[in-house]
Amino acid sequence: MTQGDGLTESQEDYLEAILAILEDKQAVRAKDIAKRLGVTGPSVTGALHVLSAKGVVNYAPYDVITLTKKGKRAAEDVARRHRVLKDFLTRVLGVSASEADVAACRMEHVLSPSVMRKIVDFLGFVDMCPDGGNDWICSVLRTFEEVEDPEECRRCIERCLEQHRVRGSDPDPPSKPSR
Amino acid sequence: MTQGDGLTESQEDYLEAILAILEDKQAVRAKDIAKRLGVTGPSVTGALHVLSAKGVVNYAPYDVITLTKKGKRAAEDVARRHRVLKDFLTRVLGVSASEADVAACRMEHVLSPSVMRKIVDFLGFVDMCPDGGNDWICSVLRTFEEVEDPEECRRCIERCLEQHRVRGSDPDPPSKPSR
DNA sequence: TTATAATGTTAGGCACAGCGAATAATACCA
DNA sequence: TGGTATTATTCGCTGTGCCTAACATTATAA
Repeated sequence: MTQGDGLTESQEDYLEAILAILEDKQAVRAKDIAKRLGVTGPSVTGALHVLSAKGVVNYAPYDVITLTKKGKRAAEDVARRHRVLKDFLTRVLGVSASEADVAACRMEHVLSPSVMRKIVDFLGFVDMCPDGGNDWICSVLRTFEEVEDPEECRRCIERCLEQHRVRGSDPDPPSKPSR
Repeated sequence: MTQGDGLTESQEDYLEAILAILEDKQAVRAKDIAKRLGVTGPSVTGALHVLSAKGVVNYAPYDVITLTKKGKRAAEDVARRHRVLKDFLTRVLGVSASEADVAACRMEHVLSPSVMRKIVDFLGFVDMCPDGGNDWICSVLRTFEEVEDPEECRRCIERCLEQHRVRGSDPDPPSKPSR
């Protein structure tokens, strides 16, 4: 058996790339995909054949490249995971944006839905913090390098806790940050 | 070029398995490796050939399997990453032990040293919390499911902050939890 | 409109990582 | 010691995913 339905990591990357390209150009050229993924033309053609066979990409030689409905859903899911992970890496762990992108790109393929959900939950908590969008717990990690104002940090968490307590009985499941 | 020096993900898995087996049996049999990794015998033999060529495993047909000094170092590094990630997943994100193991096994191959360091730092912070070993911020995530005692949670973080403030100027780099 | 540049595809090949079947070596027991 | 069971290896094959070189198509500009 070859691997019936699911997409391989590489295939998810192709879908993600196609979606991303669609987001700022109207058409997708094989060349763009190749550039974005750092592969050569033939690799793209090969992947498109497979993706087409899997029903996620509309493809015919020399024709325009589009995502099927199913493909769009899959691509958006990958992109969502990528965003969440990048968010988590930068905002919670204090990883730089560029490094977070690289890491998210790798992690997005290996984390189970349930672990992803935990991360989303965690971000939901962080978002309750008034300043969560920028710096959570004064970027906890930097603490270990140079703390400028631990006192402010402390106040920040206290505000956070206040919120937490207020919303404690909120029946809503963790809502995705709007971003 | 084939991939001169570094180890592939699969190869890291083999080293990790060998190390783990060595930790509770004195000898390593190909069969054990196969079982642990869920592969067949021939796959193990093949991998051992490659690992031997890379100078991380001492191997000759039908002979005992051991790690070279270099191989031991590499294996221990993988194992360390695994432990850190599992720790992080369970203690910070509240992932179950078994799921954390699976996820750590995948993540351990894809995170850069610098991201790993951020995670270690984060755990260092968590460890400052008196009850960090068990439940960090009352397992923040469960918060969203059922909070039993938000007030205790609040006190817990406050104690944590106190510690944080006290040690704020501590020059030590984050020390690994003893575990 | 036709030559040339840009783009895309096919063909053939390589490395990795696994598999099953057949075979070889070792271990153990009668 | 000889025979059987266990364990390990080799052989040949598969699938994925990439590559280069050669070729085909489409687009552009003279």
